[in-house]
Amino acid sequence: MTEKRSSFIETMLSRGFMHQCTDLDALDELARNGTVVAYIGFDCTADSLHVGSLLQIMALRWLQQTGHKPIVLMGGGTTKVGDPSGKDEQRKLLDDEGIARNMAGIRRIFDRFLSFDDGPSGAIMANNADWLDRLAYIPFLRDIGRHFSVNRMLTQDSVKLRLDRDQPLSFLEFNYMVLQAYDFVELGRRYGCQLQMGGSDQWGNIVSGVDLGRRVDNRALYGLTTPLITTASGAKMGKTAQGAVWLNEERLPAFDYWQFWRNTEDADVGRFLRLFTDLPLAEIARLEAMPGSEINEAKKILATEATALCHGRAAAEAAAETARKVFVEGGIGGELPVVEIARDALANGIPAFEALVRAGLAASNGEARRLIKGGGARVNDEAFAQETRAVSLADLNADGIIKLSAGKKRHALLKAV
RNA sequence: GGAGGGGUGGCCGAGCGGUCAAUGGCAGCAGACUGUAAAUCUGCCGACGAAUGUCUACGUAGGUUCGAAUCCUACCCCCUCCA
Repeated sequence: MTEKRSSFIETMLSRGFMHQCTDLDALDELARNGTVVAYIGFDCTADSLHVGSLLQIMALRWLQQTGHKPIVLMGGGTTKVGDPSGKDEQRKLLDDEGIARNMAGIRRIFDRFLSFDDGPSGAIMANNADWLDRLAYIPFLRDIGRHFSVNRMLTQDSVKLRLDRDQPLSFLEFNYMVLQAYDFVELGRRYGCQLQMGGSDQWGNIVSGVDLGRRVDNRALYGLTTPLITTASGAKMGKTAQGAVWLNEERLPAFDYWQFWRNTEDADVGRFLRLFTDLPLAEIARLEAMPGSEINEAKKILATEATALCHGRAAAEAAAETARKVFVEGGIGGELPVVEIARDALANGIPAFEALVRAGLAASNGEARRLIKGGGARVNDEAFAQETRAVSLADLNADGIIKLSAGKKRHALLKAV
């Protein structure tokens, strides 16, 4: 291919989203000559998505930014089946009510990243329960099932892994890939969808859909997968002290989200800027070239840009400002979590370990005690070793606030009321 | 349905009558060094308690025993082979 690539494919390649594609040149051609309708499926196993899905979300975002039409497919139907990919054990089955609740939560996240307008590239939100729930078993088997070879299904990684490890795989889960393949066909019929994207672990399922589309509808479908993102030291991305890095404010405050990105490893800064921000590549090249500790400036930009996409510019700026106050000045910032405590209780003094638990900095009294004994606890930035040290009115600052810290990075404020 | 194997702390995985709140690894938390990085080193890592300590835990329910994660019985779940 000597012709100039479509901006969509060009972006996917240059920003690091491309892992595998069923037919890159043909897809490129398609994107150059018209609007590509593409989808990514998301299961509704929780009421939010976490950074693990962010790459997929950004892929849809770029698709839209380059003039194409994204479909967000909610797995209202497939969630009832459970994807065996990457799971050692069968997932707990969710009921309709739980799935509906989760879908509502996830929907809100996409409002930030995509534009659901009526234009030619306006995003669509679909739910595969709309067609999967109504499938008639025998007709489905005859029309769709006959195109699947069990022999080949058994060689799929998702299935093979379970079998090799002597772990159970129910017939229900075994059907997952059939249903996902059918989703692709159904979206092709309904919306003219020709491309499915997904993580690299979805390759098998995606290819099944491409094959199925050709067989039942004689339609050319394409698949594109994104690489599995790990940190430079090999860890899976998206875990922090508190657990998964969620994308909604209720589960993970914007400040903590900002902190997550701020703590990116040096070696990941450039890659993450390309994947998780909209910054131009030239600018990113400049940032990632920063030597030594100057790279911290690039991390701050990464944090602010990534947070702005997910929580809005204002929240991102506020998080950055709090971080500056807390880490540079060693003071107090507005975005730190605040826990209210009765003035009367403080008058009597409460033990420091209990204060730490109340502030959410320790899960149990024992944990708080250990933290203190280990020298990691501070009241108003003063370290102390006596776990029964009382926190009292005397510790209040002029604004009636006490700053508690567990280590250098975790802080909370107690406010007397 | 039959035969055999197995279910241990967030995960993996030892232990197979007392010295077991249970070896080890991973993950996690804190400290040191730094740059809110990585790597490295150190400490911690069931709950409650100021504490000798108390409680809860080795699939579930009983039992044997001075004493059980360890032995017995029943049940549940998983795996393999046979039908």
